[in-house]
Amino acid sequence: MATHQTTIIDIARALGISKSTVSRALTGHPNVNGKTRQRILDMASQVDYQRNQLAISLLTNRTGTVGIIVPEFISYFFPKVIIGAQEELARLGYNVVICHSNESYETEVSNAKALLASRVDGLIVSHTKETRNFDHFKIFQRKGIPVVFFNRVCEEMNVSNVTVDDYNGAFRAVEHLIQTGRRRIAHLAGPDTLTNSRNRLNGYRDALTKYGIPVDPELIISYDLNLDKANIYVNHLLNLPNPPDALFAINDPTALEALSVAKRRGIRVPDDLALIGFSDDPISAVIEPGLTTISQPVTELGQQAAQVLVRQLLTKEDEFQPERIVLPTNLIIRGSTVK
Amino acid sequence: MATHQTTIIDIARALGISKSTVSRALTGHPNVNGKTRQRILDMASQVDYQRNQLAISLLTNRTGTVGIIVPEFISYFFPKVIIGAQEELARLGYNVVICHSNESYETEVSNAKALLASRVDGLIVSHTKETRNFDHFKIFQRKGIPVVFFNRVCEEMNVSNVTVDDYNGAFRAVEHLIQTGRRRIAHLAGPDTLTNSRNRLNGYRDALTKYGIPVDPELIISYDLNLDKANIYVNHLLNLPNPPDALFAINDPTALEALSVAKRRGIRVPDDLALIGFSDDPISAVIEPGLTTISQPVTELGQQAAQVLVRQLLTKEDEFQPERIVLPTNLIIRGSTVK
DNA sequence: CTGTTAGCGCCTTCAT
DNA sequence: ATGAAGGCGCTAACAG
Repeated sequence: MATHQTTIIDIARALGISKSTVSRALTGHPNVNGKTRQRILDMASQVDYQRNQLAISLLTNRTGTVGIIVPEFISYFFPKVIIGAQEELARLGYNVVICHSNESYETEVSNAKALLASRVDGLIVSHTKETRNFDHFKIFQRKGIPVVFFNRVCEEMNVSNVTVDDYNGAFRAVEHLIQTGRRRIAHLAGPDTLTNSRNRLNGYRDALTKYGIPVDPELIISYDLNLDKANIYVNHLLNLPNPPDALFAINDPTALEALSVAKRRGIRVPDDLALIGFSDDPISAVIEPGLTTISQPVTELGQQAAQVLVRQLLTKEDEFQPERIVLPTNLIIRGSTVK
Repeated sequence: MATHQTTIIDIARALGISKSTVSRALTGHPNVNGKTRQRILDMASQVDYQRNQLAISLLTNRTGTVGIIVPEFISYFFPKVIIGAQEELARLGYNVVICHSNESYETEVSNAKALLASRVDGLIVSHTKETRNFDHFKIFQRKGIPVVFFNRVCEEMNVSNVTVDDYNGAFRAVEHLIQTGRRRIAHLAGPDTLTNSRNRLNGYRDALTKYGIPVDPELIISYDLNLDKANIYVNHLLNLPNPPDALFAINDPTALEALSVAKRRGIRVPDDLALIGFSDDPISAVIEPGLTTISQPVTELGQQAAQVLVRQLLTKEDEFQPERIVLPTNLIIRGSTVK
């Protein structure tokens, strides 16, 4: 199917004037005769004229478009971040192109290349759990295209990033478990490729240490976030000779999986096993018992990422200072930890 | 921040050859000396050369990009459709730009204009609940840019669309209620701007009629899908002198809202009130009691929309025949209708 | 106030 | 096998 798009030349010809005048009228340049301008605008709307953004971007070397790469968007988290970022960017006059890496490093690299080819002005990204090599993002930096990481950040690049306080959230989660009488607290952690997994693990460790509870490596399992296999690890923990009386899971879906394993095994929650997640998934509020969790300001995460990026877009390259924004988390206590 | 992108001219100059040769080497044209080609490719990767898609699109009048407009993407539904469409389109060599109209007619119009300006090759769309005027989509048609509607379709345009069998799903939902002994079956419907709302309402009506149950207008409420207000309508129904013994809700979130109202009022589900939703939201499977609902092949919806669009992209304009694809729905029986 | 000209980066004839 | 020239649609000097 071929498309027939009207150009300013078509309009100019139809009106017997030059394309410059048409261009001026259409862009709101003051130096155009009132009547001429009206004739041009009328004709433009009559033929559904729509400026060719490709030509303008080619000329101005600026697309007004920001790319966003996320590893998934089935869970409520990334969609909400995207909406936050998008609303902010729209307000500031930017368009958004969303890419979905599907937790695949290869797809992420190809997303990055495509965004580079389409000449986005900036990039907001949360990388995949497979990503260990960040060369595809470093190209952006080298070309002077601002990159902002969120949620899962890249520590080896000197870029801005926006996160929540994963360390403190985990610390308070574990502290809450200790204060409600738990002593053998297990942690089902995420892969150590992810900064937020590492920070949550550190928060877990430090909370135990603060209260004089030894860190038992047997109670820490790191897994790849493949939810289908979470039950294996939960069962493994529950089968230990000296099983845990509490489990802090890397995220809510994992904790919910643990809850379902416990139910199946007839283990009472919270009596025999306390459960706590991270992220406050909508399901956590409606399930029985409710899941205690750490909530994070999701929409704000997106807004902040957008703002940081735009700030950088408006900064001269040699004045660039990376920003590190950390948003607060909040402990939400529900029935999975206390009666 | 200004970006310095390498061009084929930079490469040509550095190698002391013409840009034509560089272009040929980079696009895989056969008529290039093997050694020259290698030197060019080496240099290109050394300087992180990335072809400027804007220039190519301007030249070829083809962007290889498809726009998708959805009214929201918090619920699991639209993200899953998008993923289905995106995977299919990626497989076929197309990029995707996702726009979020946020159920606002105005935003939708501006999304459409932006996609037109960025010269997308095609459009996949589910319109907002406010949309009554489809002029912004008709422009695409007039310019020969294929449009495919899904989920919420436009009946006044001669375009392809992909939907699920809303009528039959609703019919079977109500039939199930009747067969389990219910007689006063209410319907909390969606706005009549949406084709799927209207089709579900028709399915509801026809099922009642088939079983000789009079359609009582008092039991049909149409609402704007603003979840915050769903409880008002549920309460209104439950306060009727002759209240319903079953409620068929336009979608799962609405049914879950009704469930929570029932719990608050001490109404037993399913004993006093049977509840049934539409869409099989993940929450419906985990809540107590489980929500009976109609499931739909969400990912396939996206895949089909993508396939229909690409088929049309490869068709000559005068041979275009709109396709109407209807995917099957499935009744999922859970505790909200039977013990 | 309006027209002419140049050029953004690339591909594609048309020559050589 | 390579180079030169033209043009996609547009904006921005530069002239008048």
